[in-house]
Amino acid sequence: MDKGWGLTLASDPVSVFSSSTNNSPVGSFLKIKRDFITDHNMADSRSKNMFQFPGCLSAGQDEQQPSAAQEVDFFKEKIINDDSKTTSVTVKKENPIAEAATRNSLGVNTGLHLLTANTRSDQSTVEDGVSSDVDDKRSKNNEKLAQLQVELQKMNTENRRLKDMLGQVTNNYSALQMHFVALMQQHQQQNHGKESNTEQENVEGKSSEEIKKHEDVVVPRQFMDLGPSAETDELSNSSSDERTPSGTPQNHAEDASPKNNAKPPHDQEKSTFRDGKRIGREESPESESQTWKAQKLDPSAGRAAIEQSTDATMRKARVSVRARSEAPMITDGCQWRKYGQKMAKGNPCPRAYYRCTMAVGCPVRKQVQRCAEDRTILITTYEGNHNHPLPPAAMAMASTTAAAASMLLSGSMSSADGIMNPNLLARAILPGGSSNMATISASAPFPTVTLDLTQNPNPLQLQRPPPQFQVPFPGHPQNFGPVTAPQLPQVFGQALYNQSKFSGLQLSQEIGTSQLGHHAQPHLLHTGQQPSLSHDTLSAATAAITADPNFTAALAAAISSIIGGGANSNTTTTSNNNNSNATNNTSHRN
DNA sequence: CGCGTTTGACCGGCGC
DNA sequence: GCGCCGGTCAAACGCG
Repeated sequence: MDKGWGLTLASDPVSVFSSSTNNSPVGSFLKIKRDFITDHNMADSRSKNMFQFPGCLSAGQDEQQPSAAQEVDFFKEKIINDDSKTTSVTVKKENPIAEAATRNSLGVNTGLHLLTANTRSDQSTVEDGVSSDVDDKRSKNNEKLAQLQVELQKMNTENRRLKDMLGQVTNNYSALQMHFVALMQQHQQQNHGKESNTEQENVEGKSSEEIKKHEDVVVPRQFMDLGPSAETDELSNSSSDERTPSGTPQNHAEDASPKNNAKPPHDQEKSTFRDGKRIGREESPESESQTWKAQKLDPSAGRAAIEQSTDATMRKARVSVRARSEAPMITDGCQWRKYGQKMAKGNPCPRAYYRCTMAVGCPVRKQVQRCAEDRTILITTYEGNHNHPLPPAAMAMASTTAAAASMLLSGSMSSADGIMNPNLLARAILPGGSSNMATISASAPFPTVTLDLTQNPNPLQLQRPPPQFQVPFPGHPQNFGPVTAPQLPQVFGQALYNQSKFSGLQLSQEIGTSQLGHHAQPHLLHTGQQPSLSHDTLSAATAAITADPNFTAALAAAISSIIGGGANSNTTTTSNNNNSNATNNTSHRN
């Protein structure tokens, strides 16, 4: 029983989440239950507490109270008998079976079951007064057992109730937190609006201090968002990163609820890959399972489980970032290893495939390809969510892409036809609006959010993204609307949970007046092209980072500002990126 | 020698 | 069924 509860509670996000002081979620739960019990039932002797533990756990006090006296007497008597061993001696004379039964009865837990099993045999073979006493006790034990079972069920239901309540409280807290951060952000933007304007216009020639100013406004949201969720993401992966073609997200959301098995998600994923061909390539299951066991201790696992419902098929969706960069690959703070390169149809530039190597078995992959129309534009498509905390250097891009992904979720959930207001997306991704463009593509097979961070001086080019990354809606809304909720990519999922809350709030504020659901919406969705740079510092910083050829320095400056210290020492933060000549490589295949 | 990259081969999905 | 295509594997290779 203990094991079963332990598993259940461990798997339960809310219980885990609530155990702020207790390391064990079970412990916290039991503590709650114990207090509840104490209030109603535990006014008696300690011996009663000991032996009536299951019965005292009863949530249905009405039924329990009338018979409580008898039961207490019975157990008290039993305790006395056990101590004096008179009963066992008496029975021993009568029947060896009864003796065994009585011995078992000395135990607190197993005695009930065994007595129940042995009662009939005793009745058939022993029919004297002694056995009748034993039968009486056993019949009471049977009643007790039945009551215990009922109480167990009640406890389970109540447990679920409590967990639901905790989940709601947690959700509310997160939402409020995000709302608060958003408000703070707006407040700061208002205070520094003019400053930001002038600074953002000089983004190309920015200094690290200017970036700092930008980032200072962004910091609260990013880190309040990314901090806790960064740890949860790994657990959310357990159900989300599976790429099983036959995998049904809903099933995964329930099956995986628990992380009951220490099996890392990529194991599950891997098991579905080409008949296990991938096994052994980059991960050792043992070590990973250990890390995952350690991760399971994460108190924020509840959020991960909350995300599970939407996380199941995340890897199918993508977030694409268009950035103007001369570098072969955007330095986003993560470590990547190239595992393939292919020629993509319709683009003379090869597409490079990268896999995140910051953690063993991290399922995140990205594709890097130069835009066919403008070779200076680098298109990076992220897929999957990290199963490890991200370094600060990765937060800028992560938060941006996560916001896009979260907005995709929010919009798809709220929009009947899956077409969302581009302004909403823009505001979610880049609050306050900006000249950046966000597009959504529901083209099969993956819904894709495209963030255009090119800051192209030629506005026309902003409106002419490469078709392969910004495919318009196929004209089949059902392909997008109903299914995109579970298909939120959760790219860089560390930031997603809270950001989804945040963007969800934004969306909820907008739905009433937005154009969600307009079927006449243009297929190609993009943000309003505000000519004037916004006050949003995140967009400015992100654009600056991605647009600056000297990417590392810009990112380092931005990150240092986020961290709030060590501004000059961050070049090493991004120096470990394995920027290969991905797209410049001329080795074309196929 | 270890690690990362290169690159030909392979696989599965999809359309015809 | 066949071919195309995107994606991945894994041996070979190069580099430090």
